[in-house]
This record gives sequence, structure tokens and C-alpha cells, in this order.
Amino acid sequence: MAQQLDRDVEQRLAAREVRFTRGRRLVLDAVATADGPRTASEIHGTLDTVPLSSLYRSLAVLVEADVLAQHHGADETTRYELAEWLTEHHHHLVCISCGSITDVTASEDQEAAVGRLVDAFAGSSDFAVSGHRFEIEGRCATCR
Amino acid sequence: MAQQLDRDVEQRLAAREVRFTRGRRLVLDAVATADGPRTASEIHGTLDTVPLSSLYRSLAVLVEADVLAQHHGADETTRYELAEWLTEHHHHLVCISCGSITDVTASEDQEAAVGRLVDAFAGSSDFAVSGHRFEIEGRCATCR
DNA sequence: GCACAAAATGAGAATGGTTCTTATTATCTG
DNA sequence: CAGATAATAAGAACCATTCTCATTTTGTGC
Repeated sequence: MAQQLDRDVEQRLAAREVRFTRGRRLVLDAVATADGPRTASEIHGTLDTVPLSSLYRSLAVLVEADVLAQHHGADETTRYELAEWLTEHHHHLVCISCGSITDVTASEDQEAAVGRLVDAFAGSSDFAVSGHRFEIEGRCATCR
Repeated sequence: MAQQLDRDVEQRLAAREVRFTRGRRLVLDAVATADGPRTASEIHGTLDTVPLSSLYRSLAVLVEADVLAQHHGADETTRYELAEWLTEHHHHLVCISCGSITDVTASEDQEAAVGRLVDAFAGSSDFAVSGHRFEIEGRCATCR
């Protein structure tokens, strides 16, 4: 898995005096190699050496360190993905049938358009914008 | 509460042979008068005559009938709002501090821009679009 | 390399939002 | 009003997530 990612995360965790242990590396890898946000039990499925309680704790630590981001999508379970500074900014295709989520990356022009819309929407109210989420709902290739 | 809403919902439920009972009316009103998606317990707080189990069942029935829509926002609890055909299409300002969600409505031009982006994002993959969600994250007036 | 302190782990118990079960009650039709 | 059907209420059950605490691992100074 990407050397650069490993180094980036190592640095960030070191800066916060959080150890980058075997278990945490495994969890990070599992999330990093997925092509969209994953639930805890999905990750657990690919990592049977990491008990659920430890998995949840590792996820919480990595979220706290802003290495992972939590995501609450179509179903009610929490999903995890790499934080944006470790990946390209992207949006999601959410399947309303099976709940799976796939990443899509916008072109520069498209993303600029998104940014203008965000400003326009928040501009009217007294709201300090810190980010946005753009999700497209529908049926994925296997569910349609 | 809006007469029109009541009539629209009455019709839709009748068409599905689902009764529009006192409890369901109360739940609908509670959701309709809020200015953004509400959690079950928030609704429960304003409706102490409706027990939680009934509340959840009513919510499920109304979602099933497409009178309400479920929403999974910043925190992990499920929120409910009127289905889009009963209200204006809108987007959300999500407070990352307190989890509250406020509605914002886009102008026609803005919404057209959103539509173009949705098509562009989904266009590349084999995905049947049925809707979209645009959420702006930040801190609300009281939390900032 | 060793010992100590601090942090991380693992196993299972506890929590809390949501759903299910079942007996009771309300609603609709005739 | 009677009978059939659907909805409700109360609490038990469920399941994802979090917590507890005893044990193990890790990093640091000697």
C-alpha cells in the first residue's frame, strides 16, 4: 500500500504522540485499499486478526487524528474513509438499494462550480463553512 | 398546520390503504413544523402522548408511504423530514459541533447548476441517478 | 539489553437507538 | 352495532458501538 500514505500518517500520528501500531496499520490499509467508505464490520471481515473492540478503538483514534473521516450515508451504519488531505477530494455515488458507496472525482471546473454553490447556499445565513458533501443517490450497476 | 399538506398526505395514504390516524397526524405535524430534519427522540420530546415504539412505527409507515424521508447526517442518529414532493427541494447546513441541520433553498439557476453537476458526476459510471444530496458542513450561529 | 512507565490491546459487559412481539384498542364496512 | 382488520402500547429483544479493566506491547533512560 502506498508508501507515501504510510509516511504521511506516521508523521501525523508522531506529531500527536499517538503510536502507529500493527493493528492501526492494518486498519488503515484496509480502509485505504477500499474504493469507497467502509463500515466497521466490512473492515472486520477483511481483518479477522483484529477484534471488533480493538477495531473500533483504532478507528476512533485515527478519526481523532484526522487520518480517517467518518461518514453517515444511506444506511444507518457509520462508514470510514481516508481523510481528504490523504486523498483526492471526491464525491459519492450512494446506492439506495444495497447501501454501497463509490467515490467519484470531479474535474477542476466542476469542483469550482461546487465551491461557488456552497458559498451561495451558506452566504445568506450566519454559518461558518468548513466543508461540503455532495452525494448522488441511485442504483449501482449490480442493483439496477 | 398547512391544510394542503394534510390533504395531500391523506390522499396518498388512502391510495395505499394506510390509515391516517391521530398518532400519525401528530407525528406528521411535528416533522412538518420543524425547520429541518429531526431525530426520533427530538420528535418524541414534543409529543409526550406518543410512546417511542409507536413513534418509530409511525415514522416507518410514513417513510414507506414516501410521506417522510429518512436522513443520516453528521451524527449517527436517523433524522426525518417531509418528502420532497411535499416541500420545496432544498439542501442542508449541517453543524459539525451540535449536529443540528437547517434547510436552505436554492434559486432556480443554482439548482440547475446542481443538476448539471449531478449528471456530470454520475455520467461516467453505470449508475441510475434517482436524486442527490448537497450538504454544507460548518458551525451554526450558536456554536461558532 | 533491561526495567519502568505509558500506551495499546483483547475479551466481554454495558449502552442506547431502533425494531419486534403480543395483547389490547381503535377504525372501517356493512 | 357487529365483525373483520389495522393500529397502538408496553416491554423485551437486537445490534452497532462504547466502555471497563486486566494483560501485553511499546518507547525511553540506564
